[in-house]
Amino acid sequence: MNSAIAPLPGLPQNPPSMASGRRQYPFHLIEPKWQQFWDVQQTFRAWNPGEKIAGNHPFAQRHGADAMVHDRKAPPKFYILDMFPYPSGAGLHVGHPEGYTATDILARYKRARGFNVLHPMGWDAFGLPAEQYAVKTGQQPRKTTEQNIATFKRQIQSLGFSYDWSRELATTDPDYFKWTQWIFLKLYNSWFNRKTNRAESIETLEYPPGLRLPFSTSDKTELENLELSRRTFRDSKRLAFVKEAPVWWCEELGTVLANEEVVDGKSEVGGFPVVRKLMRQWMLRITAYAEKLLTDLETIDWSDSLKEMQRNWIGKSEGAYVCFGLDGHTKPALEASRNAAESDPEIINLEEIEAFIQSASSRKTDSIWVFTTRPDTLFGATYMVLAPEHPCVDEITSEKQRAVVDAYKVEVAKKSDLQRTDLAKEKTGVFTGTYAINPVNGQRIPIWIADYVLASYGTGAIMAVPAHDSRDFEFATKFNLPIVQVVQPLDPKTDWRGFVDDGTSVNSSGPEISITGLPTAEAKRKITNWLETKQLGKKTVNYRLRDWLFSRQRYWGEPFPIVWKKGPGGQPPYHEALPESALPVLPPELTDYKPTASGEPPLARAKDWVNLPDGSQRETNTMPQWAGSCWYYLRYLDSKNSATFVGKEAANYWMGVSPNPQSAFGNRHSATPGVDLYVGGTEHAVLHLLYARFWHKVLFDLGYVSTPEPFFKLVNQGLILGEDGQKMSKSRGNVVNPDDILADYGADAFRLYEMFLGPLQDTKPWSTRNVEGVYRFLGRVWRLFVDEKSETEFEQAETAATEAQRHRDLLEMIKLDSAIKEALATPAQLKTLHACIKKVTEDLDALRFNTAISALMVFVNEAMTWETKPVSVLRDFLILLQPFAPHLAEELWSKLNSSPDTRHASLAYAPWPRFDPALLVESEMEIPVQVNGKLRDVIKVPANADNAALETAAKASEKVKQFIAGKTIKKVIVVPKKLVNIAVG
RNA sequence: GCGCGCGUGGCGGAAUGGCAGACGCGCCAGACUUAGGAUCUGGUCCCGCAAGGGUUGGAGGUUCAAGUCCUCUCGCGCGCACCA
Repeated sequence: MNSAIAPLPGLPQNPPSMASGRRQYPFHLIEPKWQQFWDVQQTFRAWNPGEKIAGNHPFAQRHGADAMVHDRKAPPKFYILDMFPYPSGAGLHVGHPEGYTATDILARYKRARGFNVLHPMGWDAFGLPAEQYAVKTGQQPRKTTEQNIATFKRQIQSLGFSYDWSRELATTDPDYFKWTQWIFLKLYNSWFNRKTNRAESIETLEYPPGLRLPFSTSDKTELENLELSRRTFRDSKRLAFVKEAPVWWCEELGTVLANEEVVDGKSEVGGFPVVRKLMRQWMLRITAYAEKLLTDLETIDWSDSLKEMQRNWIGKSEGAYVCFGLDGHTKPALEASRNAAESDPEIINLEEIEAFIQSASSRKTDSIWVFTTRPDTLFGATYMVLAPEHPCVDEITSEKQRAVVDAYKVEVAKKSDLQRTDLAKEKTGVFTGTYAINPVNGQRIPIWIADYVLASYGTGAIMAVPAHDSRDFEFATKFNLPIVQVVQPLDPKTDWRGFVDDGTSVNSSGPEISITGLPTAEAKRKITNWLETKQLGKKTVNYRLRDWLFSRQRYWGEPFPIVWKKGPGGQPPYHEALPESALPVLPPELTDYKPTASGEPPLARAKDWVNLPDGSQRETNTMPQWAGSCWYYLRYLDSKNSATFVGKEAANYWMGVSPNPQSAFGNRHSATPGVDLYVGGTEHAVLHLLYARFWHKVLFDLGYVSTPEPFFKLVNQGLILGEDGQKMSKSRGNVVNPDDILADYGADAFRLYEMFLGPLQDTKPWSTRNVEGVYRFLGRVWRLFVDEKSETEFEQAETAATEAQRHRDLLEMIKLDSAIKEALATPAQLKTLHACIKKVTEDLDALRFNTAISALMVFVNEAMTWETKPVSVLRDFLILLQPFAPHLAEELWSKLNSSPDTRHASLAYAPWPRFDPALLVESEMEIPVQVNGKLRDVIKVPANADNAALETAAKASEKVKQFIAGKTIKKVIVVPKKLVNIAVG
């Protein structure tokens, strides 16, 4: 299936195995044997609350068959999750198993530590490639997807991961996306109540006075109009809503894309150009959760850089809206403020301002609103700039300037977004011919338009303060606009021109308000208060985050559970949710997966499917790929539940219950709230991870889940580069195929190598040669346990054996090394073992897999020299080895357990050995001695030597004496049991 | 430009402020071998015969003691980027 590194014709292929000489150990028999064993025995099944466990299951043998029936006895849970893969046609990549191996090691470790471990796997299977393949070949996307899943599953299973496959899911299964659609209905039927600060059922929405029931009229047309207004109002408040808005359209992909899917003016997938287009689309109101998404980052254990990426994406900035009256309009007024008295001033007024700003195009302009984070610099505003697309531009442009302005607008419209945001380019812009009045000092300032002001942020207009904003400074310098200092830097030597930091306000006194002399923070406060009193401004918070564009013009995605009804009396069609009983809404069968000739989504081709008997029509857009991945971690908890998306009991057990539902902190000291460990790539920082948090918070508000955050601890694995240090790609020809590594070295070596490469989070280059290092280590482990002669006989027998005979019977020929005995371990052996237990345990707790493996190597190097190998020591070692190299560990474990009933018991649930510090204590210790910080000697002293004894012994050292002879000892530092440093002068 | 992270042998990488270079790769020598690209043993930062000296991108600083902490600087990676 994987054609990534297919050999060129005419070149010799690598031999299928043993590429580098004799096989270190028979992994080719051991690995399939144990993979089959785990599968048949369901060794890694995770148990839900209330489940009775088969008595012969190793979990029952450790924790009791009724452990999950009685809550009190239930072992602590540990939910360890991988970002599930998109099963592409290219098959598994060496990057996938990096994270999967890390989580598998942790899962096995936690099982040994007595946790009830949930470690599931599934498929994020909707997506473009299968659909594009369908367009080309006509093969159904479902079929392509199933084939790809089969390949991925085979590859993943060949690595011996301890997934609970009974919980496997695919986002493309109707049993799964039924619930994706169901969650969409919840979003559709909810609104965000700013007063309670959470999502609520749409039923709690209060209508404006004129739209409340019952209606007082009985006139049909009037009733229809009232109904329409009521519906329009309600629909505008839903968390899932339809909006005509400028969206990113990608011609190449034939669909619209979310902001998060557009990078540098190109589609994230494929790198195709995107253009702005006005279209009617489904949106999800993620902006309502901007503040929670931001502040709740504090409650979760993610890397700073990842949190920073989310913070940047949410882009909160605090400031104020300020109203600038146009010259000639004597009293610039906030029309909306007329209603202010009867509204909640904190909330409604701001909404009205926003509505007012948005409706700017539909009324006579008398004022322009700007957003600024620096209201304290208002006295330095010497001109204004509107985005060329600002709705007021045409109206305010003077006749004299109209030609210039129109020409500029045309010029800007021709530029691609990439060109527009190119920082290197020089600022451009033109004067509109109109002036505004600065509300603080009555000054007449020119209004310009320029493309350095973005229509999509704030109000699409700015007050320009060239003295204290680098962009305005650049612009003002180019166009000779006045630059007035209003902030004095704290350090008088600093030039105030272009000074953008906090300082002290100067030259900031007007007829009604003065902030001169105030430090920046105070100045902001004072002037904002004044603006609010005068109804010329409003303190506000702005977010860069936009609502989530949620519809795609695709075939291979979840259809919306929505129909469009004909509006009464010539009114436009309106949307309505399908009942839950209509779920899942299956996509129609098609033979042609292209969009229709009129540019409608492919689903529109299925006329029988679209047109319903009552004359209404189905929505033909589909959901984006991110929909399915927004909640899959919840479905794993209860993947077979047909009554609900996840059972309450299962959700509460696996996700944990917050005692204080508003704060994850309250839960810190009990169970971890949410997924205990989530591992995946950093490419999902602002897509999947933001969307999933959003959905989770909605589900939390609506009472369906018990924690406010889904993923408590998250770790990003680093990228694995090609051997040449470049990112792996087909075009470079440096892609490593896991199947090849597996064939040559086996799964255990592959797992070990991926972890030995370096710290999990780091970017690191692949090196097939280094795989041999860990492979040899596993060979040494093998030889530590097995009798050489029996192995030689085994190899001869294997060569002679038929394919059918090459099974576990042959492995039975291999005998234990005769040095392995039921003997008492010596103190030195115990010390070696316990140093290893300590290091491996600590390293696993800190996800330091590479150094844990080196500790295992140190143990083996030492143990190879032992004349007698005590079984007890080797058993503990195998438990330590098991998470890393499970197949080999199981095989050797079964050889150690010679009695017939323990012979075939898995060691997956064998209790992790306890580290005993007493066993590390020696009778003597080696203490480095420094003179002036330089190492001069290492002395041997009794283990119980106190500081005074250390000092005496250090001074007695011949080597040390040479360096202190004839000098004055100024100071002696003794670090207890560690080091002596003698300072001499 | 802003933010975050990182600079250690030939290479991947180890080092709670306390013996720099664990472990592995590679390389060198030896053993066993018909042979080995298998395995085992020893060696392997630099200068020096040695004693000793030097060494964690560079320059300062704090400390009895700095790869580790602080300041500046250079280089690399990632993220954001005209966000008012």
